[in-house]
Amino acid sequence: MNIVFMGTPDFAVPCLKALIDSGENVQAVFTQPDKPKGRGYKLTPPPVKVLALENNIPVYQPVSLKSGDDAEISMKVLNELAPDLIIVVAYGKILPKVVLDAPKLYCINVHASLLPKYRGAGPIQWSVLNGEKETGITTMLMAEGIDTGDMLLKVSTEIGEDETASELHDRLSELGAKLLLDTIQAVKDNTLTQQRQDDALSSHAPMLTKDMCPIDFTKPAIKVHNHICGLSAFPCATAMLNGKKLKVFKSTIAKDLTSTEQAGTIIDNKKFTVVCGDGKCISFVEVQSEGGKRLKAADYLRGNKVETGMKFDV
RNA sequence: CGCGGAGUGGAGCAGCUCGGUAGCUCGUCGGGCUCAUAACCCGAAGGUCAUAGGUUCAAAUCCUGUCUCCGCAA
Repeated sequence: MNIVFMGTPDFAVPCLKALIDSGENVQAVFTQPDKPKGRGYKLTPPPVKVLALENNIPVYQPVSLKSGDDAEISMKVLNELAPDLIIVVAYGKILPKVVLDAPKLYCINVHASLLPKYRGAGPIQWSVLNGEKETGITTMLMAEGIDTGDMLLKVSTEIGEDETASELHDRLSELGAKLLLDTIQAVKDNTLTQQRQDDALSSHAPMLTKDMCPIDFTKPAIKVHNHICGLSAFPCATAMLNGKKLKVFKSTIAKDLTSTEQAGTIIDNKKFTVVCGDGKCISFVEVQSEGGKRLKAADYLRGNKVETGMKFDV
């Protein structure tokens, strides 16, 4: 089939790769413009662009699809290509109706949640943050609202106890690629069914921001744990120790361990165990100090003097 | 040229301000103790101190260039 792909970050890469590998004719890729990122503001191309160029697929990076020269050029391209499908995976822009109507058949989106829950830009992080036991992928026909279109196929997966958003992200991106191929197969077989979303059950999952980073040790251990997992690896939970910021990437609940020490107190400097608000404890598994590398807790503790009884700021 | 930190045996760090013996916590290997152990004791191996120059009688340490990694900010 003739397909135009729209996507930007790592999450979209497996989907595009699956389309290419399955022999679909990817006519063009739309992705966000290169942005200055990282140290020195190096201009960095989005991951999807890199993959597209490796496969000699034309790449378009309009600043806007709604108005301006870029929008006009984009529409001209879309009308000339006349794709059967437009596939959208984490593109990062809202598509105007003219774009949604451009393909001969459908405009299909791959979304990383079990809709109608967790509509929006941060479904993976929020499902971990809220301690969900299960999440998944939904494919849907795109509508004008944010992630409100009719649902096509779904696949669910369990969230592991200590699984981080970043680990879940990688699993879901692979699952998404598979479900995308299934969805396209259903289009070909003409077996596609559409199901409306029940707006009453919907919830919104906005992008995470940096002001959510500091860990609140006065909360129950399970909340602290979910917070760390949900924010890993970006923007990443942080804790202040001796005036220095420590990023916490992974943690685990210390089962059957309780303490009457004040919240934020380190009660085991071999396992990096910290007391939380409900007296239960969590152990940090992977941390990173300012200017340092990401380390296993044991490696960090070897070189940085952390004594039992020290407290994190709460 | 956005701001800043860092590269030291296999791992994580100290030493650099005030140049002159390579240090700490672990790991590895050998031995000992113990009913036993991730415990304890003794011993050993392992480093051109990122790299290229410069200053000096002498540089991990001071100066300059280069490479790599990281934090902030976007």
